[in-house]
Amino acid sequence: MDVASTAKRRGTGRTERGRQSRQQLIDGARTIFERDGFLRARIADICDEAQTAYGSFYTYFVSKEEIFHEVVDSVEIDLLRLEPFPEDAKPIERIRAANRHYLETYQRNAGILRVIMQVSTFDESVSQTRILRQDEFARAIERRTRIYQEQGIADATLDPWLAANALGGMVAFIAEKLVSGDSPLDIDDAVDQLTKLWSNAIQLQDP
Amino acid sequence: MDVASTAKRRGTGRTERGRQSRQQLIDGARTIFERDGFLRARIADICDEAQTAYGSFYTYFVSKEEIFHEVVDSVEIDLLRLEPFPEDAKPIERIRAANRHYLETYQRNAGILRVIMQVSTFDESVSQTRILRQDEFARAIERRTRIYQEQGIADATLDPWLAANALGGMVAFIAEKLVSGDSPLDIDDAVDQLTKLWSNAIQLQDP
Amino acid sequence: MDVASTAKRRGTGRTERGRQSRQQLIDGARTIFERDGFLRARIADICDEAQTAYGSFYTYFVSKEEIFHEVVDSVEIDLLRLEPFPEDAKPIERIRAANRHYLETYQRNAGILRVIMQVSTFDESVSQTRILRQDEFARAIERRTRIYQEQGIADATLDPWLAANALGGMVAFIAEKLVSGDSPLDIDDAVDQLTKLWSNAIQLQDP
Amino acid sequence: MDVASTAKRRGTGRTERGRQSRQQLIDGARTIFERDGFLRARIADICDEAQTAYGSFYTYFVSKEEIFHEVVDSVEIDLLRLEPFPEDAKPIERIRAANRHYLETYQRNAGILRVIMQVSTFDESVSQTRILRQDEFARAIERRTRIYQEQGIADATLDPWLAANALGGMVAFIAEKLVSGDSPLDIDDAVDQLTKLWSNAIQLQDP
DNA sequence: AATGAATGAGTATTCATTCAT
DNA sequence: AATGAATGAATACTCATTCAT
Repeated sequence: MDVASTAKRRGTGRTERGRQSRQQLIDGARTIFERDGFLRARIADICDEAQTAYGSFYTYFVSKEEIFHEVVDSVEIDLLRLEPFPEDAKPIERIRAANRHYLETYQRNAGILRVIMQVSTFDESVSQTRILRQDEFARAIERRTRIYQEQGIADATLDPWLAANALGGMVAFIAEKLVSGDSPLDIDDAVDQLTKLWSNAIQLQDP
Repeated sequence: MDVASTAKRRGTGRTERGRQSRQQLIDGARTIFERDGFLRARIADICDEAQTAYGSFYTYFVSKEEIFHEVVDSVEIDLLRLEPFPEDAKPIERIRAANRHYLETYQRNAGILRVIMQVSTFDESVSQTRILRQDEFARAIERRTRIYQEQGIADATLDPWLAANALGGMVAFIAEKLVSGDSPLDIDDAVDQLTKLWSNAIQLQDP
Repeated sequence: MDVASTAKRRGTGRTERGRQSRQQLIDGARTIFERDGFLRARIADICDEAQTAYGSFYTYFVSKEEIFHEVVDSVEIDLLRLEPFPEDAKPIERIRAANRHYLETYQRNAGILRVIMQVSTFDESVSQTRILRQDEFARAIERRTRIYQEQGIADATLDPWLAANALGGMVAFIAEKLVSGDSPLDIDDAVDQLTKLWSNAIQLQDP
Repeated sequence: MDVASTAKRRGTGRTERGRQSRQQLIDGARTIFERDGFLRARIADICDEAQTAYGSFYTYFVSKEEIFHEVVDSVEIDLLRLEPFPEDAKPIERIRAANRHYLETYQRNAGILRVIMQVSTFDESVSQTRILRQDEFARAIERRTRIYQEQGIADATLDPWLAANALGGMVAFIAEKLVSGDSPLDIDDAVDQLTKLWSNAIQLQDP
């Protein structure tokens, strides 16, 4: 164990108690971040929420940023669910399922997603991560779109990258609208409509 | 008790010199906000940029928030340009023009738009303004879409509100992609593709 | 006219207009001082009140302190009125008259007196002036008391200085009580009672 | 929404060290307040005096005002000492004792009393507290005076409230004179004279 | 003399991070 | 590992006073 590696080593919870404190802090941080946003969140409040001594925070994390990353990592936000489908599923059903999955996941994680949005406005690395997440969704769409174009069941004149990003952005935008209560439609209708718009947009044919 | 008499006297630009200083400050603030973001922007830097004494800032503005609002107001960001079209213009040309206008305006104001985005993550009033701006775009699309549906040249089964917001969100998303340099397409191709996606999505017929 | 003498020369109102502005500022200052106290009073508010341009203040006064002194000087606060009495007036009537005069004058000038009190807590020169004013009252009492003692109509074992200051302090204290509305007695009864206490205290005999 | 959890965490002296720091700050604040007055006192100076880091101030107090209140509370200024006397003590001895106690206590606490006076000129709550303190003294005198009147050993034509306040004010005034070194008499003579004036004033008879 | 803008020193307050026990 | 106190850099804001027209 060299010096360099110990320099920033923090308790990683090797003991049971340690693991517990660490987890309490992550949970508390998520609560506080969602309540106050990253900027207004104070370490002291996180510790209060976690029922942890003030100083213990730094036993486990080097900074507010670090715990934020941990919180983000701890949240399983998989906005993507195109793949685990049977290969012979009808394309439109895949799209519908993906849309529903996206909207539901977004809704379930709206709190932390907003904080991520906030932090991404001044933290380059979070911004990158956020973009990557959406890109992943877009890339999956892009792959599928190419396949449909090759199969001749989608508009071949569309640029797959742009189509994927545009449609992904469309779904993301509506997801936010639903969460903020600004939508007159409920989630089911939104899924229907998005699916229709989407399949129209790429002129998807029933194979 | 005369409250007004207690109110702080502020330079309102009674003099030419005053108007100038005020404007310099607004311009300087915009520069600094775009360079550092709202959070990292310091009043001192704004004054340096504006070639103004520190104290002069408070001759014109009560706070960093206030000057930010002024900056936002001073920026003419009209993302919308659907209406000034001749009534008999072909629908697809209207859509194309709107898309181009949106992308170009977004690009031209990308710097301040990012700051607005940042501030809207913790300032409710800015958040509202931001949403209103996008809503305005969406409502215009919604109106148009209804007309097309009534004319029988657009898919009547689409919900106009959702279609408008979804398509508006799609354009907004691509606008951001273009600005951040993540797009393999240039703005002209993006306009083309978005227009195609859009007209496909609502199944727009050439009348 | 040498440099030294012009260094701090300020407009003294040699023209009619100048005299007027100067007077407006003094009047405005008194109003603002009485309303807000010296500490919270702002030059800007004084100028507003005086209907005078902001910068004009320094045409006439070098500082907030200076105008305060002018205000104090402009107010005729003569808490003393023992002398102008006919030499053969009955002693108790002199005391009664002095008490009444003190209470009435105090009441009439309560506003500025409070400000003077405030300033005297951090400005030595004002403190001195304030003390001098009360001392003047006390010295007059002291003189009278000595006379009464020499005439054999007052307790000769009393120290005239202490008696004078104690009785003067007594009147001053009640004056403040009357002004602040904490007294159950009205001014007439207060005069009566103070006069009685006073003449009792020095065991004044009707000559 | 749990407001308490958002409240700033403050050192409440859970540790011995904490208690100590807090006390050092209060002591240091008193020293600085007495030296510079409330207005000129700077937090930094208080911390220097208390041998404490700048930030530690805010571990214990929210503001300069708050620590001032603490300082005032921590000072045991009991200007009153009429009651603990044996019920059969001679009235004049009670008065003498009270006078002596007042003058001595005032002298001992002259420094902070001046600061209290200063703050009371712009802080209503301190002003109230200050008045209450003097009122307590006056009310005690008032009670006693009534008793003497009922016993027929004091002038029955005096208003007890006014007499009490007038005599209390008299003592307070002399106390200040003694402290400021403006008195030609020493404290013992002052006590004698005040006692004589007082008993004369209410025409106290030896029972 | 009038006007109103320019100047900048002075300070309270926050809170992430470090440290001693 | 836990605890809670100590630390101090960073900065917005006030307003008396000066200055240019």
